[in-house]
Amino acid sequence: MSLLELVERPVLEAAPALLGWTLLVDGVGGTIVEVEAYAPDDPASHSYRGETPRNRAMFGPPGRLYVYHSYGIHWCANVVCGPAGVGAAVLLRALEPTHGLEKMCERRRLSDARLLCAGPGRLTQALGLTGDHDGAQLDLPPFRLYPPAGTVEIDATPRVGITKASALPWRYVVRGSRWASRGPRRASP
DNA sequence: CAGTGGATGCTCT
DNA sequence: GAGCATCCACTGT
Repeated sequence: MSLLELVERPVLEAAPALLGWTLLVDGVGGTIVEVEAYAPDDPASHSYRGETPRNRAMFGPPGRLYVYHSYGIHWCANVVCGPAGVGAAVLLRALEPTHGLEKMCERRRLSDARLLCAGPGRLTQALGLTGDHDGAQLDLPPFRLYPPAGTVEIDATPRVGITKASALPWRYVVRGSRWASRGPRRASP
């Protein structure tokens, strides 16, 4: 299945299916190991109260990025998913770094690979993603996406850092991954 | 290791 | 003016 076919599916199906894909930005990145789904009629979603200038990309075509500025400091990146036009998206929370480690260490001013992409703010910093990428299409340069090599085992847990609808198990993690961010009910090392 | 609090600025009410 | 899909440094065991 192509990326575009995948993300056109309803977000609760698309989100776990994104695990195991390898995301590169200008050749730098890694394998997606942790995501969160933000669904239609989801009080925790930025789209919950309708379209605004900030969340406009969420209501556009699936397969694009929705990037927003968080806590005045960090960028967070989402993949817009289906059904089209309803404001559904998947927050990218962690990657296993595989390509361009040196570049990512330089951007993060960090040598510990474990923490390069373990968290939504860290991930965007390592990949060089900013508001300039809001609305960008993931099937065009500088992006490259490669499907998983094999079967991916997945754990579903509550989402991190939200106050509304915090019990819904819409955070998906590759089982046993040491590259996921810390968070509720993280799989034991 | 766990828990706490500050940084920092945009978005929407 | 309040709230925020975070990160890091620092504290105390």
